[in-house]
Amino acid sequence: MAGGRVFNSASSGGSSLSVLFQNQKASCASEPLDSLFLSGSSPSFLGSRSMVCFEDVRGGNGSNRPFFRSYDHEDNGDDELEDYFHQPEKKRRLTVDQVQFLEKSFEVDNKLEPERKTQLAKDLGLQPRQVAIWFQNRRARWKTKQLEKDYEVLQASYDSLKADYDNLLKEKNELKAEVVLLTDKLLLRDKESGNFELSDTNKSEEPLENPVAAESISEGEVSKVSIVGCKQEEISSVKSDIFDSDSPHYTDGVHSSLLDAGDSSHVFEPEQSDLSQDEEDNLNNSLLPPYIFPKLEDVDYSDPPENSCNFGFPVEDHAFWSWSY
DNA sequence: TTGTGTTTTATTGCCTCC
DNA sequence: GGAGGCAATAAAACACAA
Repeated sequence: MAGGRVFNSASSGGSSLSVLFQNQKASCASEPLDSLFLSGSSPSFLGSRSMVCFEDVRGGNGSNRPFFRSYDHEDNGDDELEDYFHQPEKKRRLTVDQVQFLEKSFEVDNKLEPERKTQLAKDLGLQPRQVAIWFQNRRARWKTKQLEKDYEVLQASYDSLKADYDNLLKEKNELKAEVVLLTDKLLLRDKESGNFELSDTNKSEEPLENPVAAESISEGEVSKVSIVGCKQEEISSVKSDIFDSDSPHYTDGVHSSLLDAGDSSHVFEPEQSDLSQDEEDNLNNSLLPPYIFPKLEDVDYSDPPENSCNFGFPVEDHAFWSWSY
């Protein structure tokens, strides 16, 4: 017995035999649900108490099986019948109509006030306790369904995020490979031009070369190209973009696919770099010719020039967005 | 018919609220 | 302290394949 709760389930089936047989045929027939639900004053289930009804619970046609499985032969003796009703109450299912009635009531409100419980019990011919239990179990089923729905939504969201993440990871690896390729080309070109070692003092006087522009032409044409478009800070920004290529502002033709990789609104945890920050700095400082990349403090970002290669964003902004590689 | 898995009805114990 | 809600669980009822 639940703490303090008083419920005698057997009492609900404590009807006399005469009542049982009176109700057996007359009250177990189905009636249109809507009329039952709307009538209110008509206790349509009154007398069809599930505890005492022998009607078949499936469809109410009574042709398949009796309500009480253990009492399905009319030729049982009186002793056997008496024995049955001295046994504790067995579980029995509500009729289809009763369940539909309860379902409609549940749709209106899944909580059960005492008055409504009493009225429902009266209308359905059930014990108020049975109505309360039905609502309780129904709420539990509803909650389970809701959890399943929530899980499906979360699963779909996770799958989408995972796909985005995988795409970005792939993009990142491609960009890393591209960076290596470009630096190799720069080194090679510097060796060929005998320009490998240049001091900081003459870097502003030397002709500047844009590695990205150089990449856009064939290998054989590199020596013929005179690059005049970009100032030092522009090249610096190119460098910055190469190493911070996940910047949301990065829109050149090569990397624009970053912006196409699914919903960019998703936020990812920055992945741990394969290299430490020191290693990355060393890589930047050792592999790339120093004259191409001036110190940040030497660059004026206050008024970016038209057609600037830094896309109008100072390098510091890129640092905000950058992931470590 | 029987074994097995699922659904439904009901109980129990704990918790919160008034 | 009683009423009622909820989670966990038992057990009957049911569905279905072999």
